[in-house]
Amino acid sequence: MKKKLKGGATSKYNPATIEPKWQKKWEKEKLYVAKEKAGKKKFYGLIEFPYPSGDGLHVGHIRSNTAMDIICRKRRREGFEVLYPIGWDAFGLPTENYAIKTGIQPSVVTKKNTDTFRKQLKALGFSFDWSREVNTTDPKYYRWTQWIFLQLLKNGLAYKKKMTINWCPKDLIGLANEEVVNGRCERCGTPVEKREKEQWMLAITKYAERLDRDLDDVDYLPKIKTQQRNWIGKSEGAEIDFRLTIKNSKTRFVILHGFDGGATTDFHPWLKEVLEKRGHEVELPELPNAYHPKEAEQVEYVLKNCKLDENTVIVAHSLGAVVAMKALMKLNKPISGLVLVAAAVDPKFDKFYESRPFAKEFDWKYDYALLQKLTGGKVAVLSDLKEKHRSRYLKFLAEKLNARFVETSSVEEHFCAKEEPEVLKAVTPSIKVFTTRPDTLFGATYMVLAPENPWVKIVLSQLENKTEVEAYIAKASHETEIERTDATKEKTGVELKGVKAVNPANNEEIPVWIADYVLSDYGTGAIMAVPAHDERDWEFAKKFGLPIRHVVIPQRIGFPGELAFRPNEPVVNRRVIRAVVKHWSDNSYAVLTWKDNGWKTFISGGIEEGEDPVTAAKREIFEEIGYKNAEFVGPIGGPVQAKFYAPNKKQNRIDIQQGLLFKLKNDERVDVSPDELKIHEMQWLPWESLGEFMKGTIMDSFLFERLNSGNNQYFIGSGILIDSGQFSGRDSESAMKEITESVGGKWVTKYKLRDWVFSRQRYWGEPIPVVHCDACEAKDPDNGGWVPIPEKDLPVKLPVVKNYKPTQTGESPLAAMTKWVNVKCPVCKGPAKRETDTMPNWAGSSWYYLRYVDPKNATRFADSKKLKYWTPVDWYNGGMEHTTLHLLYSRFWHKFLFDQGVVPTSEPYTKRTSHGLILAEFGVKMSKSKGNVVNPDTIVKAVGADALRVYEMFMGPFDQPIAWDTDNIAGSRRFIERVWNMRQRITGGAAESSPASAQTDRIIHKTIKKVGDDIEAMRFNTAISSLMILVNELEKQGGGRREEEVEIPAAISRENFEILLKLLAPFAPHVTEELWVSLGNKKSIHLSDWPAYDASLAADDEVKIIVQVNGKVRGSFMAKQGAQMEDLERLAKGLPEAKKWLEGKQIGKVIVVPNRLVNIVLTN
RNA sequence: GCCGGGGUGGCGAAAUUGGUAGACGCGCUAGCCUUAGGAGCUAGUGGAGCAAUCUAUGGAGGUUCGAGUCCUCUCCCCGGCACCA
Repeated sequence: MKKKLKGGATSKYNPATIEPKWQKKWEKEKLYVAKEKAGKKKFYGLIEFPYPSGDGLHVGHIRSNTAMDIICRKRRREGFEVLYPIGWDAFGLPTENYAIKTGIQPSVVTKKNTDTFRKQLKALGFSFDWSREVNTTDPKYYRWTQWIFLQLLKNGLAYKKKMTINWCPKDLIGLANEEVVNGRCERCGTPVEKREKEQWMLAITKYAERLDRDLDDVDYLPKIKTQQRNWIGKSEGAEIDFRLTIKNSKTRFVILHGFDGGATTDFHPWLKEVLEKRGHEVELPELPNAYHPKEAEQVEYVLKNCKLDENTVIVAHSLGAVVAMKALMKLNKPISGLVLVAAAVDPKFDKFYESRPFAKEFDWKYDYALLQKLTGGKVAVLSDLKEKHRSRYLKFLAEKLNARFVETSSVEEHFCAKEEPEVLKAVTPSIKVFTTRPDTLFGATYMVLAPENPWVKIVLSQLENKTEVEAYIAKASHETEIERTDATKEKTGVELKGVKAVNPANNEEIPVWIADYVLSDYGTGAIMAVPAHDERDWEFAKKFGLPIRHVVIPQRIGFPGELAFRPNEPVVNRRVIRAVVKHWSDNSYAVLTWKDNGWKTFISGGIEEGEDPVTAAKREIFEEIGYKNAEFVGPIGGPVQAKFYAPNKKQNRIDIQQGLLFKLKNDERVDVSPDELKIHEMQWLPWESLGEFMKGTIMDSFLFERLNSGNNQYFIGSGILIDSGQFSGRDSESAMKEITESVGGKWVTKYKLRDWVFSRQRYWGEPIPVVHCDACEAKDPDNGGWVPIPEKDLPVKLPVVKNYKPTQTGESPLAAMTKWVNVKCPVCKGPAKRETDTMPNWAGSSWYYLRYVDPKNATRFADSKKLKYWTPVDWYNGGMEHTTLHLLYSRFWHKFLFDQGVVPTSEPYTKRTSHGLILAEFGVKMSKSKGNVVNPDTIVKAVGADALRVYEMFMGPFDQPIAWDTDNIAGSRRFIERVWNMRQRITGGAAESSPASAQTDRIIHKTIKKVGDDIEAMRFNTAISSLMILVNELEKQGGGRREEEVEIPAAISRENFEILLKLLAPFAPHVTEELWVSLGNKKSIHLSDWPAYDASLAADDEVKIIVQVNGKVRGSFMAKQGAQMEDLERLAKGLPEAKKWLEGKQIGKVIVVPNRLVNIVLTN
């Protein structure tokens, strides 16, 4: 043993020699190389693979890597087979920009940078499995990135589309929505512009629902889930059609009557009158041979005598429908619209018509496609509900013509309904709006379209203020994203004069505006504006003097019953509290308030005698919710009962002092000071008794607010519907779907998430493996002529170019490489051109964790058995900055691969945590330009990797951002040295049994528990502090380290020292290994078992009991764990420090908290 | 504006979830050791006071025997979202 000491730990601690020594040894012995071991439980720990920038490793990398390293080291020693891999996310702009500046090939720069990073990472002793290193820029890697792209393409999830994209004028690159932050380029901060460009897109929106829903099943930090949900932006609502009426439209109606001469024909002149009154031109031709229909003759007549052009709407009734359609096919020129009313029936559809001679005379074959084209989709089929015979046929017709199918109660309605004939409704355009609040439909007093909404262009020519509108559209299109989405700016907009929309709920005509606060790419690009119940609409309406109509009153929020019975809230942990409040005066009204979860809750006092307006109103509400026979309690002049509802499970008392509070005096509201309200008595009531208890009093605060404030504000919440036709009086939330149905709306789900812009016009990225072939496009125009490179020909390698600079036109530098670009089409062998766009750097990082599983596989992207063993990743730690982009993209790809049957799980990561940023001193961001970047190499050189690791873990809570403080590292280094120096005091054998060592045992076991628990919860700072406490304790053992008369300090037991080393090993792997081996251990400490603790030893057997008098600490004494309360009380009273305070005083009560304290309360 | 997370010594931070506020570390003070000290060791270290004691967790108020922790109001900082209908 003595010999070993000499060579090992007796010398001065010198990390510069021991750290590289062990790093080499571990690598040689393949200590951290992971192998699939059937039957052995696995653990896959992952950190985000770094982007090898020219700046070298950042201290922030070390924070995240060390944390996961600690967890992985612990897992290995708990018997898991651990995979902790590392690689390089090496495609990307900084490298390319460097190449542009210097002319050095990006691949060369990348090589140099990764070499630096590798060296730096290795110097820190992370237990990475270096044999699995991957690099996204390696053709052997990106071959499979390209392969995944081809699978996406094959499954219709990749497509090329001309679209406005976010364009960064500085980087000359298209950006995904996710890369635009506050209207600026995420990388360089330049305001982005809009550009039209053909882009490859990935249909991530098809996975929106699953990406949202599956968050339920993964263990991500709540804030990460929230951010993901936020980004996906799921919301449910209704799509509702609002018809437009165009005042000055010069539509000419041609009304073709049926040939049966039935009564409906009488309505036609009426319709003519209605239409003419609206400024339309109407033709009502008398068709010849009405009673002896001859199809050809009728058609000829119509073609000869009626003017049919693109401004014409044909309204055809019964058999006139046949003529109309035949004439139209023959004419073969577009018209403005076609309305078929109760069209006659093809005998095939109904036996009734088989016997009708007229029906047989017609040719029932139509070219439906042609008709659709000629009418531009503006076709309506109107049906009388009573028309039993025809209904099936009419539905068939509507479907064939892709027409609106309108059912009304009678034919009269079609032609001469009170507000507006159905005929007219059918041909006027209708605009879909999306709303999450269809319950407020009756309050929609105007409509707003996004300036880009296609309808604006359609109606533009017919507007009275065309120029003004055009000017506004032009202005809006020139605005940058920042200007446009600045929520604080004043609302602007322009009315479309001459156009009105019809609110389908009440058939009122409402104005139509365009305004840039409505976004064209969300929902339908059009909204119904409900100023009374939406803040933005409110602002807009106030500014432009638009009408405001309240249709929801926040009525039922006010009383506890409503809260108690709100259907969506879990019932657990609710209590009702009864408080008896002293009545402060006669004929006044006690109201208590408190706030919880944003609900203002008011609780009534009693009810006064007589039917004052408030009491009457109260009774009304009370009865409305079903307490018909309820009795009001609360006697005059006596105590008033107030009811409380406590939804917060943590809350054990209700604060009612502050509540208040007003009283009513002569029907006027008078504020009351809290002093007037005295709590008399409070008691708990169980939840079950709520119903019974509720019967007492109920009142509604908002009743007063309504009485007092009037309609002077908007209200966003839900409540009771008013002024909403048949829905008035209903609960707004429950009526939503019914209102939607009543106007023919559809319940839909919308997402903020947009498809992923996957093209980059840059050099340093994965080439998109497709070619464009004109010949193939001619043959099959649907896929745009894009032909995938056959999988066997992958990878499409990135060629070496001379100039890396992107072009101003937005084309990749690859486009200039004609030799590379011009290829043979893999399908037809004709001439074709390669796609010159490359993939964004999110591509390679979306699946790298899968490649780690089988990084060298040349035939598949990973072996399925290996995938089955290792995936999913058990624990993934990374930065918060990647929670919306990288995390979402990789979840999307993973789900897609799961659907393809390639990976075994639908989610890639079981658990996701995040580390806080490391900032420079004074809390600012570390950056080269500020010159405050901390170089890890310098630190390692100065104090060693172990000290750096310990410092980074000790510096503060792992998930919080923290400023770097070089001075503090000294403490970590000192701590390690103290452990090092302890080595000289180790005795050979097990701990001797002495009082001191029994005490030490407890600390040892406590520390084992604490360190283990803290690592799991990522509380590394407190784990280290408990290790420091242990070291302090061991040093003290045997009477302290330094005693005047004793030269050699007292011994520390080897057993305890080894446990310390074992616990410290994940944090400081090198020094612990050195000391461990110096003790004669043959096997690495990192292969040793994780220490177990004895729960009974981890708890104290003796506890300090605090003695308080009147809540002030006066002393303490030691007592056995679990001592009797009476004994504690007796001991406390006998304590001299306490006695002093008790003399001559009367003891009121004594509170004894077992194992903690005794509080003696005096009465005087 | 909305949604999260915070505010505790000179500094980084702990606090078993309502029970001794400031663990652990940095820094600082005094002493020891030393040729030396940007090393090590010992003791001390929230503030006021000689002391007993009082007073302290952004601020104000409250509940409680007892509050950093619960309640009400309010101020500030950080992160996310931001005209998403």
